[in-house]
Amino acid sequence: MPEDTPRRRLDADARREEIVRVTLDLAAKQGVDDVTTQDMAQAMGVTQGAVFRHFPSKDAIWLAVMHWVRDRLMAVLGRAAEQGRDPLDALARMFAAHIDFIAAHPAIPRVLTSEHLHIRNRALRELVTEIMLGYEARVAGLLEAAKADGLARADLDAHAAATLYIGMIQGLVLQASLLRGHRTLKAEAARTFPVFLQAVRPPNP
Amino acid sequence: MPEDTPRRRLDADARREEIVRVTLDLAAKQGVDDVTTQDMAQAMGVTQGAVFRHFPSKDAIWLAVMHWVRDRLMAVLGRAAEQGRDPLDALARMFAAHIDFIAAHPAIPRVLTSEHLHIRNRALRELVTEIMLGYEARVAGLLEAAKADGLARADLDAHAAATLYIGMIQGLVLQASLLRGHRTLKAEAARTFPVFLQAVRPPNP
DNA sequence: CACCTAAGGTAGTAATCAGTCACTATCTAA
DNA sequence: TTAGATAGTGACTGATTACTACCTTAGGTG
Repeated sequence: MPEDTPRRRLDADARREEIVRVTLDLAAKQGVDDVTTQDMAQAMGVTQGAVFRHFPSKDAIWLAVMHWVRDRLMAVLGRAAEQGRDPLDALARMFAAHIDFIAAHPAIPRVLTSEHLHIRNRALRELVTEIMLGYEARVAGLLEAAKADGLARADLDAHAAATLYIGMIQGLVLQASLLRGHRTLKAEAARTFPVFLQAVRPPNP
Repeated sequence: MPEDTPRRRLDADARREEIVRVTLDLAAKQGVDDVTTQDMAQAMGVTQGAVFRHFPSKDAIWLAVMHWVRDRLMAVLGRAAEQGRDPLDALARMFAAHIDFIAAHPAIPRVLTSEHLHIRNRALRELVTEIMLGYEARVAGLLEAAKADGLARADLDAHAAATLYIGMIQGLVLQASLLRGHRTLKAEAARTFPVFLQAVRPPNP
């Protein structure tokens, strides 16, 4: 058989995975809310109707994308955190891993925060809420552990600090996307995280 | 003539203002990216075609909305800041004023961060960038002034801290919108700002 | 009152989109 | 080899959308 012939037919599982992949790619290129099923099909080299053999609706595609994001993100964050020597080191590694993950998949924060997707699709909004609350709880847990170890100020409001942490990432993403080119996500992130740490660290060295 | 007949005809200036107003209202109710010109017309009690007598395109409407947002927001922030007794007090008042403003006009942060609006409409994106950079410069300026007064740590990276400040607001908005009802914007804001302040304050009281 | 300007109404258009369906091509297993 | 299963095609639909052209009428001015 000829080896260079591109395989068109994929089994349903592989095709579903590819749809999720190209959807994220297209979202990064042209914006989350401007990805059409026609775009997806074209990016895969099939016709538009074929997309609906594998998903019953476009909402279902976004839900699958969100599951993919949750699974990957949580795995990346977990792996980074468990290499930390202490809770604050774990937090720093988690932050760096998250920034790297976003740099590799720029559409992810947009998918998580796109109100257009949340509004009618309740399942999607609940999944986002689960991701956010889980993330916040993880950060707050690390901060509580840091308090117990004397690495964080005793009077720190861990919940509020976790909110600040998540907002920091959002702010960095927005800046990087508006000032594309002028400021890089990684450089700004490296400057901003130490400021956040100052809010956490105890007053007496 | 019957008195209960609502006045329909408005002069062009008043109609343009009303279009901006209802557009922001509708964006808060049904999402920025789901406001149609038909919705706007219906909210004003006119037909859809009438909208295009006052704006040449929908993009032009969003641009007018963004100008409205910039003018109002800057006025609110400026008024709040100039009442501060010192730079950090000014920052705290500015933050509180911003949170109040968002609570009164929930669509505003969504309009500022909607990528769907930024993507093709370059003028809009540039206006958002101007607002963001201006805001960041204002915050950084207050922080530099605080450093000069000994109210902030001498080694503070004012630019990075301003990024953190803006991210804090974004994070609070996202939380409030996802957990609508469970957490209120003002309460969470009141808890989170003191944590941010700890990142700024000098180590020795 | 008569006239004119500008705001609004009516009734479209072309484009785009998600989703459908009957049919075909390709793969696999007996 | 053949029969069933399934991935993909192509043509379509109905709904929605921003935007337009032409007409009507309100309302102020001389």
